Amino acid sequence: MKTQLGSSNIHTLPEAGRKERDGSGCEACPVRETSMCAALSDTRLEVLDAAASRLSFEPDETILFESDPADFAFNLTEGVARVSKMLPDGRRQITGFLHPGDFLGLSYQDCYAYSAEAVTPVKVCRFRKAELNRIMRDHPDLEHRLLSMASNELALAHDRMLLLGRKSAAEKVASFLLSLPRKEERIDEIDLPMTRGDIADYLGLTLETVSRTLSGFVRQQIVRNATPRIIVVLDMARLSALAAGEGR
Amino acid sequence: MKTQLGSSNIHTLPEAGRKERDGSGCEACPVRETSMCAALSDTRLEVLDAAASRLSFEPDETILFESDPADFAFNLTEGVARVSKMLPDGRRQITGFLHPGDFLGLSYQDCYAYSAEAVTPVKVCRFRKAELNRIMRDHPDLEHRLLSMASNELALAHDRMLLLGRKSAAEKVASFLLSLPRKEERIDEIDLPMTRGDIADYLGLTLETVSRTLSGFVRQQIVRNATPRIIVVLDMARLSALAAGEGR
DNA sequence: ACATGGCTTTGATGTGAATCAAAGCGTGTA
DNA sequence: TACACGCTTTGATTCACATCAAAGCCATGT
Repeated sequence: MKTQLGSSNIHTLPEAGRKERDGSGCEACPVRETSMCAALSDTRLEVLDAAASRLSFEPDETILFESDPADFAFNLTEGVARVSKMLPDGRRQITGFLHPGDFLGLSYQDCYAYSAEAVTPVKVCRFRKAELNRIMRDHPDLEHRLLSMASNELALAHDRMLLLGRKSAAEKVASFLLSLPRKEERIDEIDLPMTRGDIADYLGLTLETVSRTLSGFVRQQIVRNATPRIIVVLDMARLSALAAGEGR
Repeated sequence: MKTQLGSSNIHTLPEAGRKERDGSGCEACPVRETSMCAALSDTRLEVLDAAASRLSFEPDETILFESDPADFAFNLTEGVARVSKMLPDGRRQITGFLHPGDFLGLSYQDCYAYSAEAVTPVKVCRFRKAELNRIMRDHPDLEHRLLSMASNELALAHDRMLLLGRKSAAEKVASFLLSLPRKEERIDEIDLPMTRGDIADYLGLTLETVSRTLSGFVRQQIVRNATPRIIVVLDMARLSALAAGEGR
């Protein structure tokens, strides 16, 4: 809302995200099996490996900026990022939170149609689009993988439209909580690395409504607040029903 | 809302859309240059041609139904269709209106995640997914084309999220009017083949609000009503500003 | 220990759009 | 010509969520 124009370009210059050369190839990559890279065998992966720059971003740093030339695509390997679009008067819609393995920057337009910023410390693999396209031509498996990832994203986007257009505040918050990745060991613990304001801009609400709705869930014993950032689910059935729109 | 479960299956059986065999191959297809088919040369197109069934649907007939097995993909060649998702209690979100050249049914899931119905009389090319996948393997250009179409759709989906989450009723209706295809000869005439209820379910509003908002535009001389179905734009600048969120 | 600043929670009030209700308006049909 | 049915428009009222405002609650640094 303030960093919109002034500081946009510096963030997308190569210097912004600090480069890392610490032996971080694809072998030990945490998203080797879940990102687009899963389409390629170890030997073929070397081509991608050679094309990738590894970058890091601190919280709130801009990874890419709406209306900047769309020269790069990214693969998120660590951390959480938010993708957002703005209206001229500053209203913001977060169109997605990215987690490790997610792809960013697909699009055949000249300029990015959205911005992306780090929520937590983030690491990415960055590719020049031109190069990525060349690699795809040689490796149709990769293109196939990206198409299937894109079609999954499209399905999620449709779910999000249903949420934004037709769900109540409580249903939105419940859906959001359940959409976040959880650790298998602690399947009832939900980590909210983003602020209430971020959540609000994702759900088409205000931060006060998000906070009040969460307080309501606590009062109804649906969840418990370990800290403002960690939510523990107490009544998964009720939460799921709410998310599905079977609440009231 | 009523036809939801009962009549779902019959609509997706081959009989539902009447088959047409009237010499309608790809040569004279109105969307030859705009749909996914544009990726293939005339000679290579024969493979697609052979794999396609041509079907017709009357207004309100179901083209495909949420939760039915996703065996087919479609290419819309004529008419307008709506794609929608429902909540268990009947609330509906229309996630898109399809126009000639649009592709329907991309997705690597077992079941459709949404329904699609004809708004006007519709013609489609229907493909078995398995067959389409085989053709894509032989013709990477086709897969590339689909990826680029999917990424465009994804960009539109993000715009729609901004609209649903952050725009006012007036801004939503203005955006909607300008998103509809117009004829070059009559660039200020907008055809609304769908009902106010459909528009409302697309914009996350009620039909009364849509109607009132349009009446407001008429009162402000932004548009004129030729018929309830045909809207004439009188002040394009004002309408565009509203759509962009520079309204008030 | 104590300020500082950012985030979150809670409270009081306001409002845009939803809901409830009733006319208009056209088109097709008897 | 008249009736009926489906869609649209308009009006009165309500309500869910936004807005405005003020504490609370940690962290962090001094």
